[in-house]
Amino acid sequence: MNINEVAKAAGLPAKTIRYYEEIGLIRPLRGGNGYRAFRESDMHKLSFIARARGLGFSIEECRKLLALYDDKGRASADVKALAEGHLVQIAEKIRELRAMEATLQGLVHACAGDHRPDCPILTGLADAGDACCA
Amino acid sequence: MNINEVAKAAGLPAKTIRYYEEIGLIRPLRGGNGYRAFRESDMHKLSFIARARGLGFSIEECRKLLALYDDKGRASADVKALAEGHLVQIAEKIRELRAMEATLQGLVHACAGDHRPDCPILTGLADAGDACCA
DNA sequence: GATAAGGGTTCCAGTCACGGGAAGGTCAAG
DNA sequence: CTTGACCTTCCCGTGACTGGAACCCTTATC
Repeated sequence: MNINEVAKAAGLPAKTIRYYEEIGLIRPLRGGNGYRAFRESDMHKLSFIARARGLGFSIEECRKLLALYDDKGRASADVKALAEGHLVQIAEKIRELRAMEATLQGLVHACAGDHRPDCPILTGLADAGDACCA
Repeated sequence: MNINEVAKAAGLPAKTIRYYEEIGLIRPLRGGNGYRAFRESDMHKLSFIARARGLGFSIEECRKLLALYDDKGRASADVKALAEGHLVQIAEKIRELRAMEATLQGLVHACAGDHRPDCPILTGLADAGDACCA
């Protein structure tokens, strides 16, 4: 399979696939013409990576997941630990975003949003902790 | 004021402040020795930026907010529009993260996490849409 | 055989918002 | 006069790509 075929199949841009090869996530073969020749196993790995990335795993986490995937003697506990660590990161990000959202919603709610210049959002940013109400 | 003073006062690393000058967010004066000389107004802007960044605004959004802050004839509607646009982005990110969290939690929940190699997390990533249950 | 379209390849630069660290000038104290 | 803390600029690195240039390969058509 050529790169655009796998790209469509895995739902990844060809550029991204070349990048994944460059950093050693996959190692497709090469044809006599210099083209990358992807095997089924390469395709599976790419789909695997695409889904892991879709769940927010970093490239390095994907690398570890792929290693575990390849290691038939792995302990599922190792995989679970990785996933749970990532879940903690996700939860943390959500908390941060919700805090931002709450603060900003408070400011937005206090703002008339008309032609006048008085703006609690700006004063809130300028004065900190004040003019906010969330 | 020298850079480390404002850094402490604004809660930003000195490196970041130099970067903000480089991209034109602030324009501190210079002393005869070449040192940056920050006025009160520079400090206020830095605090303003620090808070806006803390609410997740991008640098370019901060630039716009600063311009509105400086423009005494602004309409608060413009500020509100900017903030509301950002709120939409935040909400979107939260939705994405919650979706990831739900999917991953389903996989993690299904995984025994012991010494055995069988792992629904890995098969879930490999097979897509299967072995998941969230 | 020429040519054009549509693959593929490499390499280089840019993104965003900084951070690390080197090499060197400046300032206040002892 | 030296020490050490501060300041300066400059350049490289981060993560995970993306865009584009310049060039090679294949296939079909004229």
